[in-house]
Amino acid sequence: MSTTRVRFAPSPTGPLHIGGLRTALFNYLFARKNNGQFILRIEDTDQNRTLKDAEQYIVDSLNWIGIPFDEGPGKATPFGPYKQSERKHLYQQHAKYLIDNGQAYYAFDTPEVLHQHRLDHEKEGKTFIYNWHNRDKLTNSLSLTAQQTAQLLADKTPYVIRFKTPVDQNLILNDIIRGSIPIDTSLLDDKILFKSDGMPTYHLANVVDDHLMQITHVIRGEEWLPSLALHYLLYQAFNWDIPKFAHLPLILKPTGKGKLSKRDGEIGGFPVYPLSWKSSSGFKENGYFPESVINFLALLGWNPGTEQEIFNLKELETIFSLERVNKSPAKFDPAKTQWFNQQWLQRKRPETLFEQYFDILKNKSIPPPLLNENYITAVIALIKNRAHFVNDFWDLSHYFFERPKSYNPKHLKKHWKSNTSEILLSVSNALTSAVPFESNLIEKTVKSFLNDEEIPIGKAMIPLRLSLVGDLTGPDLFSILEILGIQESQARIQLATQGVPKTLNFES
RNA sequence: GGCCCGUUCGUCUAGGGGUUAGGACGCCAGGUUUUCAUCCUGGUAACAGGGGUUCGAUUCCCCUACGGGCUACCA
Repeated sequence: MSTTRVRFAPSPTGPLHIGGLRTALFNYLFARKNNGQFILRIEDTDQNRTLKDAEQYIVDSLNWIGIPFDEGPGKATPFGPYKQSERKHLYQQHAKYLIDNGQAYYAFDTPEVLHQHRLDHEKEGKTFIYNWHNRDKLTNSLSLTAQQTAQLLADKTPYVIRFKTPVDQNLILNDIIRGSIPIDTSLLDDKILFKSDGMPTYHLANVVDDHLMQITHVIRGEEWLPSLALHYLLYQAFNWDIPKFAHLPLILKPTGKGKLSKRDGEIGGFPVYPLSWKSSSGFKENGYFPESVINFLALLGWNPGTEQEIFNLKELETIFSLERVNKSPAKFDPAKTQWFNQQWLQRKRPETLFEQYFDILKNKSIPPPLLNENYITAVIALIKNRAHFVNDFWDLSHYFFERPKSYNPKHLKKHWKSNTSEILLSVSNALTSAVPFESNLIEKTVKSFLNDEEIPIGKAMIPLRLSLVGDLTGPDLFSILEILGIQESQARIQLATQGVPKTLNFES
């Protein structure tokens, strides 16, 4: 039995988007599940659309989510090179082979002439198809004499090579996800295999490379389903074994119609690329963990058949199967994607999140003594479970790094009475006897003090939170006191008792 | 227009000839909490329509509708 070999074959015409990344992931998972190889092949046969930075972007993206390829550009492995632009001679040979066998032909029709044919047909509500029914009437090596063709070739007339699609063949295509699909080849057109610029089209390059690289399973997007028949025919023409095919369902816009696009992300305020690309920030920059991206990508069009939803890569590598991939397209759901990140955030230890938060904090003006690992880690431990992203940390914990700039006026008005300052100062004083200054002891101390003084707990705790945080939000107040420390806590109480009564205009 | 693929709660989906059609996200309510959030509990909500086949169809078949893809010297 031959080794499973799959490939991810993007064209470097722009950044990878969610759909492409998922195709890569499914290929990777399938390879790992079957102890096979995962190959990256760069399909840069369109010279006009190839972007210089895109190839690196693709590699960087795969690295970021952590799905390394076994073979690909830059790796000294036996089936290279892995960039199609470096394999031109191979496609030439194979195109030549098809011509010599009468399964392909030279065509000299100019793009302008073809375009005019299309226009004419469109006017009548028809579609122009270049195939058996009209190829005799067009300008190609089947309609011309051998001498005419030779002359045109000798004159360096631009030409393309077209596949001579057979008539009246009933093909049964097979797809792992969709089952069998019957096709009548008479409906197909004579696709261009080789362009006049000396480059192959996708169809030729793809089939040749998949064969030469001994690909056993072609896992790609559903947009390729219509060309599957051509690819079958090509394999037959070369007399090659046909690999297994699996066409993945498309990923659609969250709302409305059509495929997910960059624009949707801009409108909806969510990323569609793994990493930033020009002005668009990616999942990474938006604070997503690679784990969450892998997790939500895996569940977009696939499910394990159980009710488990949280998976890491290793687990996916053991349970993934193409048979459980859905047929129908899926809308991308930004809200659920955020939920996945929240789930993964909760599974991480504060220590491992320190660095990321530190990167955010060092760009703010924070007193240097507070920028230490123990302090920051303690803060993270306290506020982590209220966050979806590391990027949420600042909003949830800024008061650990700066004194309140203001006190929420709505809550102030309701909760700050004329005797509040007095209560707070007495509490502040009571704090001194909490040694060590640790949350459990602080709680005990404060509560017994309030109890002794017969002060209702809310009368003290709510204004206390206001003085320390500036608002009525945040985690357990005694834990906040502990982290802030007694000096800072008392200082903030002092400030509040001085500042707040003035703004509220108490008579006392 | 032609060809192809698809259609279960708003979304992602499980299921599959006889089920109270299950889960998750979101949303709503209650509980916990000195606050907010987390968390817990509960609730809302679906088999596109019409014909068959069948004792019985959401499940199988056909048609229609709708959605999507392809229809380039793009991939």
